Amino acid sequence: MLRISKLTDYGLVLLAHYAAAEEQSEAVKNAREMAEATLLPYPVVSKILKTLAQEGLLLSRRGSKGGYSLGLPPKEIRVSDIIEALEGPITLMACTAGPGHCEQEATCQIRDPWIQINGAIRETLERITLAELVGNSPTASSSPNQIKQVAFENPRDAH
Amino acid sequence: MLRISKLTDYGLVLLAHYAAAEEQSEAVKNAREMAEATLLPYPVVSKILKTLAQEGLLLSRRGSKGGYSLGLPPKEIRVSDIIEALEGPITLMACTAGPGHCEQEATCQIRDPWIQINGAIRETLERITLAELVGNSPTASSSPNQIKQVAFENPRDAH
DNA sequence: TATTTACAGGACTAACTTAGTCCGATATCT
DNA sequence: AGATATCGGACTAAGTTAGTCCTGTAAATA
Repeated sequence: MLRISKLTDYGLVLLAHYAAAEEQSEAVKNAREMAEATLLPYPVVSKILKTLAQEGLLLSRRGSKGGYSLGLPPKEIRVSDIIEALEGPITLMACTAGPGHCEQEATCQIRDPWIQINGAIRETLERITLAELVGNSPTASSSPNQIKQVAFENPRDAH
Repeated sequence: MLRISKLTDYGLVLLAHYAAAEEQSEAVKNAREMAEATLLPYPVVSKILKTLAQEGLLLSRRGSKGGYSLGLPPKEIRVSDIIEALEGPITLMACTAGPGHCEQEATCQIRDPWIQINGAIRETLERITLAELVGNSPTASSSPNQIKQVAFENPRDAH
């Protein structure tokens, strides 16, 4: 089905909430507040926020009055960063992650173009930021949010 | 990891072999031949070819001297068609498949932009054909294979 | 300084999905 | 008639994901 995991989906929603909270100068929210806001189970929210903090997308503050806040401005958090933080490198199939992942590597006829396809999709996700997702980026509010297409170049074509 | 399944991966490889075979006027190949050519287990190859035939990407011929051949010219088989044949609609998350898949639909802040992202990725996969994958399309051999980027328009932006 | 609050870092389990196998039935060719 | 190959489906094993839970540690407050 070519899908991202539920945890990643939740992570996107949670970060969108943090981006919205930041605008209202309520940057710090703890896991319990986020669980209530999103209607997700507390342990799940807690787990995801911990991971996002580990990856630097959130800052954490322990203790009473603690919680999490965005680690970067929404404009600097790309959708690809979020996906990679929660489920690792964006690779549609194992062989595109690098050499040595597929025993058919030597004889595979379609590996090179596939690596290009993979890159095109990854770059699409790199061009969208959290700010655009919540609709408050400067560009998004002033003009249509155009994500430029990534060129797909077949390595077999000389030019 | 945002990946397609192994079966889909195999399906791509198998179809690439059929596209190559077609050029050499050896259009019909049975499952056993394909298993040998790809080094994949026969039952797996058989299962995948059956599905691809069901979806119209391959034509099947039963009985002695039977086998499968491409159901369409390689230029008319899109990568998205192959993925959809083997694992259903291309949707990164359940909610983008349509209404009623997510109980948070009403309150979700990021659903609309996400549907756009999903569309951009789907269209990227629609622009690449089997012919381009095996490097023998007219366009691919005469010029760099440019896959035009799909515009991402934030529904919140009036214009 | 004692207490409370909240994150940190794991281990752990249950549910689900995927990969892969197998079998009986049907169609086709010689 | 006999051999060959697909058709359609059930079935199993393995792996992944979602979700829970527990102990430890840091920070704020009274």
